[in-house]
Amino acid sequence: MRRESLQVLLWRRAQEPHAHRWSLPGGRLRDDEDVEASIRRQLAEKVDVRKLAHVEQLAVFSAPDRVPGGRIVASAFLGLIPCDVDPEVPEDTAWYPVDDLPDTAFDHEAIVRRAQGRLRAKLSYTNLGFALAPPEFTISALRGLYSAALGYRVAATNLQRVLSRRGLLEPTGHTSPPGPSGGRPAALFRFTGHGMLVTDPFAVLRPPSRGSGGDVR
Amino acid sequence: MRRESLQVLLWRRAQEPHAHRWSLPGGRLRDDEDVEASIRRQLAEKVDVRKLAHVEQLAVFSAPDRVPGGRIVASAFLGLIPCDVDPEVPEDTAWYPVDDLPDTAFDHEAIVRRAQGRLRAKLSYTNLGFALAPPEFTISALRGLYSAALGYRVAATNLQRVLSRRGLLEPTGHTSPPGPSGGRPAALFRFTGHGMLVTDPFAVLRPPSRGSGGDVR
DNA sequence: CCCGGTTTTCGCCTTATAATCGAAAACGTG
DNA sequence: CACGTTTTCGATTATAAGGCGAAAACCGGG
Repeated sequence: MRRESLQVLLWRRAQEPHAHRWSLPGGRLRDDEDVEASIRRQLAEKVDVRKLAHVEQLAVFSAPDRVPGGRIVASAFLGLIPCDVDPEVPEDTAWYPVDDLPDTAFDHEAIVRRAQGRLRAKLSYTNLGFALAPPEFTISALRGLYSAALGYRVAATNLQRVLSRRGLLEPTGHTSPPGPSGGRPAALFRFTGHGMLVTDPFAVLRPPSRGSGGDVR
Repeated sequence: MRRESLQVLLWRRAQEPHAHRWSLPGGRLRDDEDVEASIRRQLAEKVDVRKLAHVEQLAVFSAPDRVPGGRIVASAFLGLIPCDVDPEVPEDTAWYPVDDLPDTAFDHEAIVRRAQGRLRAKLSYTNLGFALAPPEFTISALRGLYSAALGYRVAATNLQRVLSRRGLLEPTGHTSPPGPSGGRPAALFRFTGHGMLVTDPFAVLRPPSRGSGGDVR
């Protein structure tokens, strides 16, 4: 999240194929690392990895002709950085809004689309928001963040209650000073769960409540 | 689904490493195919691929030591076969209940666990059930299928209405003859959507209804 | 120091969807 | 033709999400 829009880190390729075009950070897998260790290592050369709040596998992209002149299979990841950090990036990299990408190398635009879809889906049924939010935030700030990432406006009132009913939100007790034009000072909140991804406290088609237990047929 | 339990096709390895142990079907990726084409080709040697109702990427397993004596990265898939087909399988393969696996080669048990979790999650918020169900089925049969796959009992009444409200279920007009002990004949249903996966008609934190449109901040 | 403007917060109400319960329908059997 | 069985359906309850407006808490300016 930069300047209220969802952005992605791109890197200008130096070598052929697709030299000078924008591509996602990445590189070859070494023999002594798994794919997640590899992407963290690749990323470390571009940006401070300690800023990464969340990393998860996305999908494998393996069309035989996705990279001209050689068979390359890509294992794509989704990685998130909180909106309050502004990492230094090298000269040959830049942030681009996901909705306004430049010409990208290979199938990297498709990968970004897939990542965007995954983020949208998980924002609404997990606590993945913690990976984009700062340690403390106001409900308004969180609303702006969710709105930008989801692509539609969400109501602050509802957002607060949905998240707190699920036990994902917790008031810190502090308040944020009001803006230049006045207004009531906003209470500060944080995500519970210590930065862990709370996967599914959710299930449509739930197990029966008054469980008579026993067999499952 | 075989004999009212969720089962997985395993293949007894002929060669080292891990010779004679049970493993998931698979093999090496060729230069002219993507990973999905590859798994379909590998599977064609074991079972009639036309029986496959659904195939989706699961995850990459890439720990450096997951296969002794050589670096192998696995792209795992989830594939589903309707419960009414009983495919012929070769001598060296067998079906095992996912909850009662034999000793498996490599990390294949972890892969099965991951697949089971994915199936459970998607059953409740997509129409993935069509991939396990026969073309026509009674609500009771569908209930048994869901119960076995989810691991807990679901109510037939509720299942029917949840699925039909989402527009996933459709009566065929036919009825099934009652069982040996009598009872009212059951109406037959089918899934709508022609075997396509209806992904997310679902989103907690929805877009506003009476959209005032406009900006998204 | 009062007053309008601004932003946040909170309670109440409406809507949407899922779960539960029980009665009625439709069948075989003795 | 009564009885047990299984399915089906309507009515009711429970739970969660969305909407709205009033009150709270701050600013700045007359």
